[in-house]
Amino acid sequence: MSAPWPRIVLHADMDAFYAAVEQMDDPSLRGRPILVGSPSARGVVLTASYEARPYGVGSAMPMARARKLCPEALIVRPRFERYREISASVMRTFGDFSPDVEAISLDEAFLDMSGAESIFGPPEIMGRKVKEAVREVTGGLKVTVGISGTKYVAKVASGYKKPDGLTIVPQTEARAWLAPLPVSYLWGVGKKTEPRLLRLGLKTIGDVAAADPKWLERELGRAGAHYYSLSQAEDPRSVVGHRSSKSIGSEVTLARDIPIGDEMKRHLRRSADEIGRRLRRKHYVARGVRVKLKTTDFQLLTRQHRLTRGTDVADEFYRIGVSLLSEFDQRGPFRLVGMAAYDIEREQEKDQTDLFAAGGERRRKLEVAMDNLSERFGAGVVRHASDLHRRGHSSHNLDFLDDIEDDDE
DNA sequence: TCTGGGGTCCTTACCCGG
DNA sequence: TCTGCCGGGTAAGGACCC
Repeated sequence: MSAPWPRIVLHADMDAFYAAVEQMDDPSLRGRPILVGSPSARGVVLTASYEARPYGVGSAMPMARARKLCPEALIVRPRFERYREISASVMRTFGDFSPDVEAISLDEAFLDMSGAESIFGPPEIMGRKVKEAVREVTGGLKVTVGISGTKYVAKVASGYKKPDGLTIVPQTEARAWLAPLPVSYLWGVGKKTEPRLLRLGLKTIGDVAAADPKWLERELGRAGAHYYSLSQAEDPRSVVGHRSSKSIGSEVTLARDIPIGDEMKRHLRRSADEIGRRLRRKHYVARGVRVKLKTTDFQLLTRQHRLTRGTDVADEFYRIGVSLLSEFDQRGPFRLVGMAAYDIEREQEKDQTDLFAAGGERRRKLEVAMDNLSERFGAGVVRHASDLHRRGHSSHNLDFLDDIEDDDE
């Protein structure tokens, strides 16, 4: 009955994922409005349960406002470890349906289902089977699925009918299906670009599809050409299995704004340690360090420095971070301080003896040892020992740590 | 209402060497 | 030697996404 499907792309999106996990793990939260996020003054809502959404609360809303809109909501701190664990089992389940699974985030993925009709049946049946499998493996979590011939349309389709939905848009109908939707549904159009499009007289995706592509490109640059292809339901991007990350960062919004100084350096130290640990765990090295500060009026300022060789040593990130602080024109106060390692690549083979300079190699071993110890005894104890060591207060030195092998794999 | 933390990608400016 | 131009690499910022 249905037209042939040269490509089948399935987009799966877990419904109110963090909130749903909390409600599953704690029965007393079921059926109640809950907000997952930090209760601190400057926190935002990560996920609102469906019971809370009629009050007008949603993701990215400041927690203070959400509490006013929905005072009876319970606020639950996020437990990312738990979300990661469930996400991993959901992704493994997706892997039973397709060899090409592209995880977009903890709660979203694309599956390339092209040619799988003979195994799972037509798209609609595929969708039902995926939903059923997710419910089974998670113990009841619901997922919304969109299926079409391109990533873009599959993604829009999954957003069409939200909790527990299944929307199928055959490629031949995709253009007409997109046409009445507002331009904000175009991928890459946010709160800055939408008003620009409206000023150009473009309200719906159909308006973009009917416009002259040359004119769009003149008005909007390369993005114009991009929006035009999306409006035609054309999207050549394929589902790619394993994407390696290009940067790893760590940042905090402070409870109280601070100027550049010792307190800020302590935050940089924490970020540097965190980044180093994550790089080492993944066997990555970084070739650049970036420091990020946000002013009280939300201006984001960055300073970066490129390294001559890749490293995963937190101490080096910290030293460079501190020296970058002196390159900011403003002295503060700032509401956010963060650091990122960029130009990340897989660590080269260990036989390159000069990969780490003499002092650096010892330092690196020490940090790897700290990683192992904190896994065994908890991060707090080890951080204290590491601080003492750094300040030279340690009664006997920590050379024994050199003997601990880097055996994490 | 008062705006997180993790990222990606793109644009623009600038420097430098040829 | 000076100047213009070009292209590559890097830095900074901005928009966007989940």
